[in-house]
Amino acid sequence: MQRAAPSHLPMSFQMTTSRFAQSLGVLDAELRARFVDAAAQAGQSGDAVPEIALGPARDPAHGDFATAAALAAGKLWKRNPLEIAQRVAGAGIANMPGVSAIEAKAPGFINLRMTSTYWAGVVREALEQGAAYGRSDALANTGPILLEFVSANPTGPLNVVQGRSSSLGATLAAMLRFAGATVHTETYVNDAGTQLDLLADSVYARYATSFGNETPMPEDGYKGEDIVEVATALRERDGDRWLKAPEQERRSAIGEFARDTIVAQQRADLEAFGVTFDRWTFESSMHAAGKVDAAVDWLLQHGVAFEKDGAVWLRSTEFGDDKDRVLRRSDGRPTYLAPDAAYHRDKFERGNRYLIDIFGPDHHGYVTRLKAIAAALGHAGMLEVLIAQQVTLKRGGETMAMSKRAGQVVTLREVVDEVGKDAARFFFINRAPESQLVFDLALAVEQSSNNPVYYVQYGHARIASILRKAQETGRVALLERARAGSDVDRLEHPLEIALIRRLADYGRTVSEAARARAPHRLAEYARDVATDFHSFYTECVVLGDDEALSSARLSLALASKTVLASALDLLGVSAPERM
RNA sequence: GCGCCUGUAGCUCAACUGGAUAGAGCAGCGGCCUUCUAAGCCGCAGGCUUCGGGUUCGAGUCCCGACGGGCGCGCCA
Repeated sequence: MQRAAPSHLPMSFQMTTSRFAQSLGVLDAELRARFVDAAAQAGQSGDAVPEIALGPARDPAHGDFATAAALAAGKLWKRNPLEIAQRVAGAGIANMPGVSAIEAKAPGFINLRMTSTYWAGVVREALEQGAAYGRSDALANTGPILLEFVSANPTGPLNVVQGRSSSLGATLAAMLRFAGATVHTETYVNDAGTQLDLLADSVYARYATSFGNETPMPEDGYKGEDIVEVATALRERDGDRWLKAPEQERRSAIGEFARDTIVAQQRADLEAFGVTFDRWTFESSMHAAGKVDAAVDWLLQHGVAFEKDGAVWLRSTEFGDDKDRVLRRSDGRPTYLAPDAAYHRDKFERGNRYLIDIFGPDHHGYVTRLKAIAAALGHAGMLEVLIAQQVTLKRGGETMAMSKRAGQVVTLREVVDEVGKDAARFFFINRAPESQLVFDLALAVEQSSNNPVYYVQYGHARIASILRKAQETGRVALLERARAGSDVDRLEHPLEIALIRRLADYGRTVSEAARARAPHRLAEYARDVATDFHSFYTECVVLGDDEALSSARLSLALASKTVLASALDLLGVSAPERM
């Protein structure tokens, strides 16, 4: 990864940087002003001007940047969009730094073409900002966001869907931060209630049986191999002391031990996967602090919960649910929903303005209920739930059936062991979250061009290789000039410009993808950068005889390396120096 | 039965929230290594976006209706 801009750069140099960083904003503002004029002309108020949303032109033949704002305005104002576009473009390129041409095109697009100086500035900006290049404050106004994901039961190893959720959550958090948002990540452990008792009893059955004291598993007990391992560890730690202990004491001690053991393993698996959390919250802690009762009482007091048939119900029908939901059973025990109400209330009370939860596909029926909770707590619309859809594993042609019942769940750990962290992270993130995902293990391990992970990493490694070559052949002065971006004005080859256009779009790509909760677009973008670089590399010799041209191309290679490393970092994939 | 997700090239998926000629990767076919990594590049072929209506200057995208796939609908967690 490139270092950030050295601090010894002269002030004027750094100001140049920010001018380029803001140049799109400048263009956006100028276009907006022209639209306001056009609105007045059409008898509309300035408020009726649509988003300009200047973005890269779809086809380079159209120009470098384009906006469809005139089309939107045409609809809004009931005017001919082309005429609006022509009026806006008719003012020419005055007050539009970096623009060489502006043009209106049917049915109402406005296209901008940029000067070569502008593109040179993009490369210089990337070199100066290094790892910070592409960062923005686009999402800085959202207030603190709490992103909860994985939230596994402490009853066994993490499965592949949780792997997908963790890729999604970790990358989304990184992207949101990159786009200026304040984000805290958190995971929740359901370590209370009947579930934990069942876990304790399952471990006890294995434990007792290992002493020759045949004990049947509970009916819905956890039958996985990992439970045997927990039992073995328990035996190693405590010997046979639990065989004769009273049931209550045994249950809580073994439950705690099992939870700690399994959670530690989950945490280790996640760390090996490059995923960490700012905080782990335990359901048991909500109970212990009295927050579960407090939440239910609060809901009762505020009239959004009521008592009926001896139970306490959430008035969820008032918040879009199709039926009311029980919070506290008639026997006094809370349902699953009550601690979740307490937990989400706690999240808000800790100062978070906006909550995002990522669930697995089996919990989407729970979404309405949870949103009802947020609304009942007085935070309507402040909870967003993303569903990480199902993952189907495939090895070559054969689909692997996964049955939770039979204990045949493929774990995240197994997948990571088989294909590696990088491939797993990339494959999980590579699809839209709401799309079901077919994960081909055979493809993911393949160390060949077929594998998109290697394709991107190879781009990075190739650039590193050029740098090594320059170093080894003693071209130190050249490296200096390249790092300073001294010759970037020499860049003009179509493939050079195509690559720069791509790099220029990095910040917008991250912020838009983060806003849309569509991190897969970043994976796609990384592939596009690699593609543009590989094309450039094949066609344009970097280390040639022309010193200035070599320096210019080396600058572009360095800038590309920076962006590739940055994108891979957000994706949780390593950026190797050689392959 | 009700709700959520989904249906796009042979396969796996995009399409930046209604914009320009629907794009990638695999698989298939044909080219490119005496020069910085061929884990690469260039080209060809492949589509009535499941089907039928509607909304409008414009629909893969929005609305209605079929049909197919996945998941969920407890005082379970």
